Amino acid sequence: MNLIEELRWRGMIQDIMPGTEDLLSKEVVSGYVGFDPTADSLHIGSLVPILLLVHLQKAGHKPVALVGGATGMVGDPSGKSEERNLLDEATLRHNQEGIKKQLEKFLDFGAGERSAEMVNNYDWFKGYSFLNFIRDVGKHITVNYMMAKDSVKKRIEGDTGMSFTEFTYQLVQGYDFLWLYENKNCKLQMGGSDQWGNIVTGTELIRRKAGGEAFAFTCPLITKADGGKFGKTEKGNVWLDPLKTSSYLFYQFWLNASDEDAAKWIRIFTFLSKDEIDAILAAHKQDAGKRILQKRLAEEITRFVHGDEELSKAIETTEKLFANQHASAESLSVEDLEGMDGIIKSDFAKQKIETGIDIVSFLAEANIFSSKGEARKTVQGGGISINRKKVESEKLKIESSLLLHDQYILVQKGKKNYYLVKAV
RNA sequence: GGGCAAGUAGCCAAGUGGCCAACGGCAACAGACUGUAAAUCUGUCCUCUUCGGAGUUCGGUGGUUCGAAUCCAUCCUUGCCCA
Repeated sequence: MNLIEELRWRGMIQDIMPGTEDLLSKEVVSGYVGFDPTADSLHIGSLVPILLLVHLQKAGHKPVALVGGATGMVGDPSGKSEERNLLDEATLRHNQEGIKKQLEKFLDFGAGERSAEMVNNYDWFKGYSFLNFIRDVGKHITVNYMMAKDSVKKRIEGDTGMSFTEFTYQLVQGYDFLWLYENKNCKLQMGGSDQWGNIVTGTELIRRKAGGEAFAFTCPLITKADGGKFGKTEKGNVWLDPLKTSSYLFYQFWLNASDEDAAKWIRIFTFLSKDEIDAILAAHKQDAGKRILQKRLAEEITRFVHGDEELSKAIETTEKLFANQHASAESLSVEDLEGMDGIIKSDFAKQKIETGIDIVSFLAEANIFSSKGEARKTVQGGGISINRKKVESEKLKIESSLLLHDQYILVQKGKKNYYLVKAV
């Protein structure tokens, strides 16, 4: 199975330029994806472009990761209804470094002619004067052409308008492709389907200015069946950086996928073969309650992103917390409690517990809630459990008798959010 | 520079002198049901609260009024039209 066929059955191809498949079968191709340096870590939304590069390299080609230091300063209007905030140079630099470190984990940078490479478009834009740019590049693309792009059309027809800066974005990105084509012999660009317009401007520029031919394909944007945003949880973005999103929470994110989403995602986010996936789907259908599908999905991706060790910790914690939901909290050993990686831990003055403190103040002071009012509302709504027992009354007092092993209190907010409070 | 329209909570959006912390929808969080699913139903959803309330909001600023998101002035931002 060639690369395109492979990506196709995985559901990773949205648009593709004619001839792309031919090119890939003829020679070793350099292909690139752009990453936006809007934060110092990538999040799981960027996982798809990363995977495109990984697949490309596996298929014997050369992946190029472009960090958009220059484009990040402009702001892509694609898919956005409003003008984006601009980032300053120092922030961008900082973010680029973080992103670079992460990409290094997924791509092979020492594979001879197929070695991955990382470039930053700031490097070729910083010395490029505005006049030279509009002369050399702007000449080749008409405004009519640029205005026909969906991302531009939407904004022009909408009622927020669009600044010249944003309008220029597609040219700037298009030039990236041209530069890579001319300097790195890069003939392929990949990306999310929202990038299609920008990508095509690039191939057009290559055709008109360099008289060359370049190719591209895009991957559908990842969605959730219920229409929610992919990659968001109550705690915000799911990051690839374990300091921002612990491996436990990362694992949990995938484990919580709905059946429908998980079936789609396992093809996209894992490297399992078609046969393996079919078998998993069949097994899952037989007994959906076992969540075979979600478990495998979470396992594969967590391993890919965080490694085996972090994965087993995440699974271990998950099992302790969820496998035996009705087991009493007392059955957890000190090691179990202390060893649970990823749940939020905090310290609390033991003396206050010995005196006895009401549940609402306790939750607020242990920083599980930011205010007493919020804590009270959740308790009233039945959303809090202490040591696995639902708190029935907001009058409950937290006192020594509730301490596990004489020093811990296990707090649950809802079913899935665990906190371990240690009395010191 | 001139004319017209608009700016309301995370988003969309109602409200055009008191009954407004502001209808409704989405998103989010929690509960029931379940499989740590989906769908459905319920509650919460500006901030704090001793749950009685208290405080700060409707682009900014100043004003009219007993009382303003609502009226007036001015400024800012955006869109459309004209120059």
